[in-house]
Amino acid sequence: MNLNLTPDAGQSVVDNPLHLAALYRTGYGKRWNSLREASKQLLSFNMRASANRIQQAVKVSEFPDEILNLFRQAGIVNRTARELIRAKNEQGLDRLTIRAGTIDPAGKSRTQILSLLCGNEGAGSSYRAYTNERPIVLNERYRDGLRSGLWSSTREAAEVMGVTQSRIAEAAMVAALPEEVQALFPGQSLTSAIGWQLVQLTKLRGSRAVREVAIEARASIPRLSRQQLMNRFAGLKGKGVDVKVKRAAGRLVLEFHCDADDPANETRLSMIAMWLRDVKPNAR
DNA sequence: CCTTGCTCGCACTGCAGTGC
DNA sequence: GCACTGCAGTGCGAGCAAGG
Repeated sequence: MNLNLTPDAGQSVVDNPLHLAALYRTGYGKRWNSLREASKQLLSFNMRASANRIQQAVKVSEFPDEILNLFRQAGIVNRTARELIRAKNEQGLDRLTIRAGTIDPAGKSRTQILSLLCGNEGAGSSYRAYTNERPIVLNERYRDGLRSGLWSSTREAAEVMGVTQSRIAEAAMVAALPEEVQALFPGQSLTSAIGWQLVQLTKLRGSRAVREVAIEARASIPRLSRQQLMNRFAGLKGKGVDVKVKRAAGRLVLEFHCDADDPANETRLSMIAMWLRDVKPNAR
């Protein structure tokens, strides 16, 4: 495994304990000689993985194939690694390996497989699927199904896809954001939460305005952080400024947090308040 | 170095409300 | 009836920190 990774690819590596363990072994003795060193070095590749997390990844990667193969489809995340280590400590690896041989992983989530492997009673009874599917991907699936005639409405799609109708509707709204805005959130970084905030801000400011902000932000060097981007969309450029969109008592609330000691902030906020009073939000 | 309790952000559900 | 919207509640996943 080479270490020439893009930021997005690097993030997917550290999210998978088995990949992370392989990466750690690859660099051991060359780029680092301890878990702490590895953690520091990986950060320079834009991969956040604490020494603690690497250590758990290495441990779980040493589990027998009988156990690891159970998660081939469902995948292993860092929490899974932690729970596997706990189960091993409490019950012993032999017992887990024997139990692994009796489990059919087909169609089961990692949570369900883990519960069965650990011998927890009632596994899956309160199961809830967490697909972590980003809104753009979800919307693509929905559109594909529409085109191929798998379903003809969001209700039918929700039943077949195993998600709620509201998620599909929300994903469609996020996918309808201007291309320039979406392009600022490459890979899997456009989450439901961010997407929802962007949808609200677009309603507030209009798609033309947010498109202009997006084009300007894209040209910005150094690249803006996620929070800085959201601040730009909300109309703020200053440092130490935090902006959030919330729902409260049936209303949308735009929440600003900034340094009260900076007199320029008061002027900025007054101007924004004046501007907002003149804005007529688009009907939903 | 290893393990684990705690905390927080986010993804997701379920359901009620609204409009066409 | 259907699509869409709004929101409270629940649980997952990850980071931090402390103790062994």
